[in-house]
Amino acid sequence: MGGVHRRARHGGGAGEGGHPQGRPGGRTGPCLADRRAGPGCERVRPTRGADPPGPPQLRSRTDGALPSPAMARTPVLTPQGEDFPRWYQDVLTKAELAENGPVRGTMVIRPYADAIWERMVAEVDARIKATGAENAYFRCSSRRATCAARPSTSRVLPELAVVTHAGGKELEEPAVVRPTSETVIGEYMAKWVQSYRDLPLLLNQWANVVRWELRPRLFLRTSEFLWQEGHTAHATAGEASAYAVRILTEVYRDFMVNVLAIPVHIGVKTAAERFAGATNTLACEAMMGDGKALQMGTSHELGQNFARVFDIGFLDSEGSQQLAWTTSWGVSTRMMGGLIMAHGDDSGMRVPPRVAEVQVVVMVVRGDDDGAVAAAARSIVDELIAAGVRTRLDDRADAPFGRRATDWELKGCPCVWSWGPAISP
RNA sequence: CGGGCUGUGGCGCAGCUUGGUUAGCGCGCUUGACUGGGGGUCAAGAGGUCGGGAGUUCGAAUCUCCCCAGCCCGACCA
Repeated sequence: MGGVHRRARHGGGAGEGGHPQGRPGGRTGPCLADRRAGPGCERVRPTRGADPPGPPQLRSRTDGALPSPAMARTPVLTPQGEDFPRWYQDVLTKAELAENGPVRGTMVIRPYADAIWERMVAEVDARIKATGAENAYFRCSSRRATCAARPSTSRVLPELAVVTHAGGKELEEPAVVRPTSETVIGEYMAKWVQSYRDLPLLLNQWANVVRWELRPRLFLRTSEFLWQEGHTAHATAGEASAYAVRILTEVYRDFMVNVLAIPVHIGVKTAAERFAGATNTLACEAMMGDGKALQMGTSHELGQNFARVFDIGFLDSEGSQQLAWTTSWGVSTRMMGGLIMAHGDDSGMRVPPRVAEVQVVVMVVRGDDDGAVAAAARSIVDELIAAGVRTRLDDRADAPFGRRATDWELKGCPCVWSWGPAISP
């Protein structure tokens, strides 16, 4: 019985369990590169011109058939159709992506996943800047009084983390660790916006935020996570609305579709689902491997609600005082969870080439006496790197081939290229 | 905040009902050999205050009480 509990430990929380749904069609291609080709990854086949120098008998595995197609592959992960939440947890662990921290709901992002996250950040950041927004950084704590001033709610929010002690004594006024920064940035917007000439004010910040979620799940809902939050102020409702839509389509959807290779649906949240204080909330929803949708990013029109509370006002060209119209929008490390669940299958994660830290792995299948195979493999690695392909050589001689092949498959490397001495038919 | 349950090497577990030699097993880890075309085989090893405290007892992982932490269901969820 203990086992049952243990197994379920990281399993799906409410609304996230079950719905077994197998994925159609296994990979049956005879070619390793094809078989692990991820989303948006074209088949990589060596051509004549790409043939590395070396003895003529050397052959890429991608050109031949596996010697034993019927070879049984022992499952490494819990199959998705059996228990999707557990499959997810298995992938996180075995692909060395992330693990739980000692404090409830906290997360440690391991290097392989962090490298992917960094590339996601770079892609999103470039798109944000292309809309004219600038990056800034604001403090991570705010005064409780400020937080309480938040529109539309004055109740105690249980997900807030509050700092009560610092400097060796109890604070007179406890500090709230930001769950989002509308209130903090609102104060500065009020100072920085005086004239219609100061608008639009387009700010973005990359930061961590803390929300003491009751049902944490790695990447999808953690107590602390990394994200980007944009905050803008505009002169008119129309401008604000248009900008919120622009962010959602030109930044978020474009990134998700063209970089992450995840189709998204843009939806409008109902009044009940809206961000508190928003007049309209738009979201990118993506379909996961278990047939459920995941909210991958949101963009809010805040009307004049926040401007009213924080007094973000300006003089227009006619000389009369006006209230600004604001927006806020964000995407987070949740996208990593979405990436895993949208593309992953029973063999592991699958990383789109544009965010893959390792795009191609050249595996030396087996050692050879004269070192010709290893030399040829190194040569092709050099060639690929010179061509701008992020390539890694896997020549670990002390690990069995199967172990290494499975490792890379779990990690979802877009292309695995195996090299070894030619074998007679 | 209600209801249920669990804490034993890095991870996952057995042992507890009925107290009794040196607390076991799988995975992982270390070393060596044989291997190597999808988590290979064999051998030898390292690693544990049994969540914490108190109590009962000749003797506690095991029984009793208190505390702590975590998990599941519900509620909640920017």
